[in-house]
Formats: sequence, structure tokens, C-alpha cells
Amino acid sequence: MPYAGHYPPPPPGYPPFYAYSVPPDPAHHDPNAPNGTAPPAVAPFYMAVPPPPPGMFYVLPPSAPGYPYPTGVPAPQPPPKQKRKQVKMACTNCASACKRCDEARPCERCIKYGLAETCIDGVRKERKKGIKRGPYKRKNRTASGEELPSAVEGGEQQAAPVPPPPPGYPVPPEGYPFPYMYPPPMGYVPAPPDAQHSDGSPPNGAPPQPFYPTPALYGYPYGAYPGAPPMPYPPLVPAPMAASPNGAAKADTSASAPTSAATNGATSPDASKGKKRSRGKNGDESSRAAKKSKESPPDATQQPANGATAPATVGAVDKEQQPQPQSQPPQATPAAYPGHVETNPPVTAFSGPEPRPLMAAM
DNA sequence: TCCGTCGGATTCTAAACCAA
DNA sequence: TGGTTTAGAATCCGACGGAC
Repeated sequence: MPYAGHYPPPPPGYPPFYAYSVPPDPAHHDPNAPNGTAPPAVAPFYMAVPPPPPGMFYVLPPSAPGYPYPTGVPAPQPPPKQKRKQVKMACTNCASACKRCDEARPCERCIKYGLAETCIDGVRKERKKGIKRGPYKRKNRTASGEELPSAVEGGEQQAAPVPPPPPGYPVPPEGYPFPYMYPPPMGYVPAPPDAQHSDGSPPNGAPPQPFYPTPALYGYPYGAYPGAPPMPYPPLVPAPMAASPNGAAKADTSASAPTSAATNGATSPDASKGKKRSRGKNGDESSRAAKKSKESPPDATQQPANGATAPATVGAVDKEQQPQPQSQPPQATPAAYPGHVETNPPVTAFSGPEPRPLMAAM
């Protein structure tokens, strides 16, 4: 089932959370379920979020745990990343090249590059002794030995960063769950309506009439789980095309800065790896020296901090402190709101005026 | 396209800490 | 004393630039 056009895709590894093209008819619930009984709340029901009003976008926290699953329903974990296995000791050639080595001698890489004769184990440096530490922080564990991350480090779970609303829109009340709606970012061109586009768009290809939220729309989660009280559809407030370009642009810049990785679709935690590097010759030399200095005698490495500001550090700083361009060119492609992802022509499925719990059993 | 280079994330592991 | 935690040290992923 493709996503509705206004929906951002779920995080990697999550199943589609928008399961029905038409809200399921309660009269046709699971025939296996006992008469008149709702499925148990522990069943894999997902919170379904109806399409936002035309012209609106849901804003999702980039790091929202479990979204879009309601509280109490464990979200399926993406397949765990395979742990990298290291060899006990890389050969000197691989170590200097920062390349994968293996246990064999000569190792595969040395054979490949004709370095078999020089493929020898390096010497592991002895660990320094007598280093004092601060008091231990005991990890909170369950009876089965599993860690409880929330109980660590003060026990407070970090709230997901809340994107600032555009100018003129109230900040969602503290604690309000995602998603909530914002007007589209500057430059957004709604997908052309088609026969399946049941969001009220004019059929002649004109862009949909935008709607803007009342404060009541913020943070309105359409909780959908068995036993949940029915929720009224929030009122839609039509507004003029007042999406002031300036205002939108401001919102664009302010909102995109901290979460640009997410907005680029790089929602993976490895997004930081995508950064570019400059490779100045000086930096190379100095960092190389710094790396080599690791192998220097302990006396050299145990110099106090003031002595540690070696050229390597300076070079690194130089590279890092490249001046950023002061003025940013206007963004043609809008990716202003975390979680907002442009999608292909929409298949807006929710057509009813009332939200219905959309459920998907796995 | 291949290869060298290298920043930094990830992993390993030994020393320090701590409870029993 | 043995298990746990911490952090130093090593590995190597992945991106880049240069050579061919």
C-alpha cells in the first residue's frame, strides 16, 4: 500500500502504518474475534494518522521512538546492525592503511598487494596503569539482565526535539505528542490532484486550497487502538494563501538547521558519516604525525595538555574552522520540517470527514 | 576504476572499581 | 574474589582525491 501523498515515510524498518485505503468498517471487523469484543490492546495495532488537511504537513520528531505506535505498543525494532568483528591484531600494513585485516599471515590484503613478506603482527601498546576514575554509575538492570536505558543517567528520557512552528503559529503545548501539523514549507508545490486525490483538491489541476491549523490542531494525535475513545475530527480552518513567503522562509531556515539530516531523508543514525571532508595537505601531514605519535614512547604521550596542542591539533582546527558562507542561497527544494519528505503523486486514501482508527495486524 | 589516505565510529580489552 | 564499569587503544568503514 503506497503512502498517502502527505505522509512522510515511516522510519526504516517500520512497516507501513497506513494500512487501509478506506477506513475499516467496524461492522466488518475480524471474523475470528469473539462477538462484540475488541481485539486485545496488546495486539499489533498501529496508530494510524489520517492525512492532514490539504496543504498541511505532519511534523514528526526525527528521533521519535516508536512512532507511529501508540504508547504501550512496542514498535518493531529494525534489524539489528551486525556488529563489526575485529581481528585481534592487524598486520602492520593493514594497520597503517586502516584497512581490514584477517588472522592469516600473510593476510589477504597483503597477498593482494604483494606485501606478503612484510605482513607481520604489530605490537600492541601496553595500557597505562594507575589511571584514576570517577565513581561508578551502576547500570539499572532487569532480572533477566537487560539494561533499562531510561534508568541510566538520571533516568529521564530525552524528549524528541520539537521543531519550532512557523512564525505566527503557536508552539505546541509541552508534552504534546507528535505528530502535529504545520503549513507546507516555502516553495512546496502540492502534487497535482487526480481522480484518486480525494483531499478536496480542485479537479482541474489547480493546487489544493491550503488550510491552516488552529492551535487546537497542534499535537492532535488520532489515537487508534482498541478501546480508545472516539476522537472528533479537529475543525479545519480555511485561510487565505497567507503562507507569507517571508514567514515561510524564516520557518524554513530556523526549522531545518538542527535537523537537516532528517529532512534530507538521511534518517539513519549514520547520517553524520555523510559529511564531507577537506583534505588539505597540511592537515594530512599533521594528522599523520598525530597518528604516528600514538606509537611514540609513553613519555611523549604523557605530556600535559599544554604540550599536547601539537601541530596535528592545530591543523585539525584549521580544517574545521573553514568559514561558513554567511548568506545561504534560497532553498528551491523545501525540506524545512523534520519528517517532511516530498513524496510522489499522492494516493490520499482517507476521504471521510471523521477520523477512524486504522488498524493493521501483522 | 583502482588505490592510498585518513577522520572518526566502532570494537576490544585491561585496569579500576565495587559488592558480596 | 569475581563481576562490572570505564576508558585507553586498536581496528577498519567509508568518503575523498590522485593516478592511471
